Amino acid sequence: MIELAILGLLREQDLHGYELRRRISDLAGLKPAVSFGALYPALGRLEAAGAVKAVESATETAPTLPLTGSLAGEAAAFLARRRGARIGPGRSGRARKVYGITDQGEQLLVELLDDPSTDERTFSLKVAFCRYLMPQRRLELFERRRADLAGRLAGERTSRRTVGDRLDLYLRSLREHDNQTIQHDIAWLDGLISNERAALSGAADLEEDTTS
Amino acid sequence: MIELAILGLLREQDLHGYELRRRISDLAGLKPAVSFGALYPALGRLEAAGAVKAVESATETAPTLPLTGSLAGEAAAFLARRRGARIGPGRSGRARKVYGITDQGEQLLVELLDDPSTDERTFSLKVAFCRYLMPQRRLELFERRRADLAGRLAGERTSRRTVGDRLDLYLRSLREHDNQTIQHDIAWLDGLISNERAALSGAADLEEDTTS
DNA sequence: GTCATCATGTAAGCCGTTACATGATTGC
DNA sequence: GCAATCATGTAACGGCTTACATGATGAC
Repeated sequence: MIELAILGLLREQDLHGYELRRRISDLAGLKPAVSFGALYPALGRLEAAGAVKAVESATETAPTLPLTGSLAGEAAAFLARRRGARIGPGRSGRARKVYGITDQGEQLLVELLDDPSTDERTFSLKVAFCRYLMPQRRLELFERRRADLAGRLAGERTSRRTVGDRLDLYLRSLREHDNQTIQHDIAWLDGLISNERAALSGAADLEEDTTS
Repeated sequence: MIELAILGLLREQDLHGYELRRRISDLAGLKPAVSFGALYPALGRLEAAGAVKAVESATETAPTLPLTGSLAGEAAAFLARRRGARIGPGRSGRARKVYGITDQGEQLLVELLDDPSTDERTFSLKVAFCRYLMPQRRLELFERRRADLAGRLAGERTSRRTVGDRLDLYLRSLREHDNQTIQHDIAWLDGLISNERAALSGAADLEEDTTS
């Protein structure tokens, strides 16, 4: 899960651990921010597996620097630039360690995105990086999720009906709200799915045009 | 978390582990069902802490039996009744172990419900059992959650605005959907909150009537 | 000179899952 | 007799959090 986030972010841009943490946190409104105790070991594992590697360039990561977001982020980036330039080669003391993704890492990212383990928390992350999937796989991702939610809705209906009326007020409200949320999610997915289908058939048409 | 679910369910009715598992699973549409490897040790801990205790009565748990829900549940309950009566005293081999909640357990349940640790998954459970809270505490539970969600919404707005336009399509769709979901949650909470306030002021009015 | 922030890491512990072991009962 | 379901437990392992250790830098 954390590997997915790391690879997804590094796929776009080289980053060091501290900055990765911030970006992971505001990726999907992740509440309590992933901890360093999880992040650094994960980076270590990925490096050992050859999915990421430390890159030397302080000048490659920082220069154009496309605005990190929060004010704190801006300040940090500014400082990082100044320090990064100075540290470059021949550093002293504790310095930033900038990671970049490797070809193997890109492959692993796609594998993780493709893996059909239906995990509530992971799905958001997969959507966040699904642009790195082939269109067909992306569509399947959405469809799997849709089926999963639809199934939960169906399960809800059959079970518990016998109790029906004499159910606690709060419990009833909770269930109804859950159902609404799931339906909202399904509607959203339906939008994504039809977009994907349109894109796919559009591509097919193009191909047909080219072929014919 | 699992303790909360156990105590909440036992508060209403004596149950054995296997049945507890089923009920926990369809409490809030919990997806992959809590595992035995978590459930039984948790029951053990709670028993050691004096929050629950094994009850002898096969006749107390089973008799009126207010319809468990799923078809499988019904069948199980039917069988349980038959077997339970037979096993009663002088059982042989592996038998059901029915647990009941103690006064200490009820106290612990309220403490767990009151504990203001803002945990996504736990909140649903707390709502499911919030009827066991004092009205004031229940209101506070809802308000804490509301504030939490509102804060997340605000955080989303300030961050990331600088990037604005040049943001991946899927990421943008995801963010928008998340925001809508949060707003939906907030609206739901607002309903619950105003209900609680009405109930509280209604009770105050009554008291005033009695006092004056 | 002290505090906040940036930055990297390690160790202990929590909470859960998966897999395993055991065994009774019922239906085919 | 064999598979499925009910029923209780243990052991190994996984992934993440908390807390700790270290150290540089800049702001007040």
